[in-house]
Amino acid sequence: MARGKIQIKKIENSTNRQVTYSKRRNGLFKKASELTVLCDAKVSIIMVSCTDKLHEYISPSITTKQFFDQYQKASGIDLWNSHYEKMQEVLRQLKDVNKKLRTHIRQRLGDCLDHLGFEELLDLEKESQEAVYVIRERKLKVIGNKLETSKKKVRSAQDVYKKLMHEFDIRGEDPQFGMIEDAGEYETIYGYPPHIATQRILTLRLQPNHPDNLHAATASDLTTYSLLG
Amino acid sequence: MARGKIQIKKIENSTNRQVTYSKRRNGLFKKASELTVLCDAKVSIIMVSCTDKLHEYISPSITTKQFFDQYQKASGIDLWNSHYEKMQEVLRQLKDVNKKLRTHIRQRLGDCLDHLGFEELLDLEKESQEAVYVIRERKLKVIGNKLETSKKKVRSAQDVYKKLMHEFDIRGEDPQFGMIEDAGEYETIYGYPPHIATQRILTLRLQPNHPDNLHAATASDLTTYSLLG
DNA sequence: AACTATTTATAAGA
DNA sequence: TTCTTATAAATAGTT
Repeated sequence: MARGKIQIKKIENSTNRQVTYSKRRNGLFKKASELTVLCDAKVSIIMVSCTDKLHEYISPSITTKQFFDQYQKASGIDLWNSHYEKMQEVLRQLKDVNKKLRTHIRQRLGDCLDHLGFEELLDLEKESQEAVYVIRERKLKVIGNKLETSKKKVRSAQDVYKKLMHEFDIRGEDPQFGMIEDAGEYETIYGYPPHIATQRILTLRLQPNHPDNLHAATASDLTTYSLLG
Repeated sequence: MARGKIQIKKIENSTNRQVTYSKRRNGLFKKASELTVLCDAKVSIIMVSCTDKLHEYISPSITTKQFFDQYQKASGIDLWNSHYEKMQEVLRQLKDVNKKLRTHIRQRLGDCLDHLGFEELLDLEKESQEAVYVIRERKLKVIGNKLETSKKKVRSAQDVYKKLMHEFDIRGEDPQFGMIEDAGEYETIYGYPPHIATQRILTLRLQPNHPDNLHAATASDLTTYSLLG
């Protein structure tokens, strides 16, 4: 536009392009600010150069966010609305599904049965009863497992006890201790019931008895560690 | 900038302002498009006039939405994210609730019981069994209602029958007909079983017997209408 | 970045 | 609104 007309097409020389970009950008921003003042308008210019640098002009008295909101409101143009509406649709559907699920649950709990037909009622009863059976079966299985575990624990505790008794017998052969017929004496001597007192003596030779919820075994462990530690 | 320099301040004459806005807007957009081409840049201009009209220039090869996305990314300024994230949070919560409801239902159906504790299992069994009772009760009530309805229908049909018989007795006193001991003759005469044949004769005096699902009553109605019509 | 010959934009009037 | 046109402003090419 000066010193010769130019064609409006991409400037191939990179430096030239950069310079022109800078000059014209300033020109554009100046025009925008003049327009803002002269016509009491609001202008937002956002530019991204081919080197991905971002420049912005925004009329004073407004933020880009405000501008954006206003733009949306005035234009009704689909900016984030496409996203937004999709989300709202998904939201609506989810709420719907949710409601149905709740109704379903309520019906299974025995509420809101009034609007069910006879056939539906029959099906629901059948399903629910079957569910009860399944649950009961599972419960019995769990009880069975608990029993099995308990048995093992008892057996394991018995084993420990037997070992202890065996050790005790060996000690009993030691003339230093002599044979003790009445376990009650230990209670007096050590201040513990006989079987725990026994453990306190003997666990020095035994490995801790891992991991177990039975009270006796736990007591044994604790005692063991306090002695070994 | 022509025919005299102007001060850059708000144009007070409304018409002038409008005209200048229009002219300069075109100028700005033209400059923007030249910049787009010359420098391979991307430009977005959004303008709002003092009369709240909105105009927009956007470089080809990009949408305003993409522009705002890019702007947001580059500037770190939150344009619509606050909205967006709120919705996503709601969405997440809904999905979560949904999932829990589904699990709930599955457990009530007897699936996925493996991770339930013993106490939970007991509660579930109890609840489910109670639900079955409620459902069964409801079912029985519905059956009861059906029975009651049926009874009424039967009773109503019987009433109709009695009335018919009564009418028949009156007719029987009429010498024109004479007493008929063997109902079988009617069958021969009219081609209908006796009670329906009787109805065909007598419904001329009876109101139609509304509305009823029993077969006899229905047949009666149909017959009535065909005779009356 | 500064200069400046030219082109472009545009204010005012029609 | 659009056209015209005198003039202000912008800017391409140069330094």
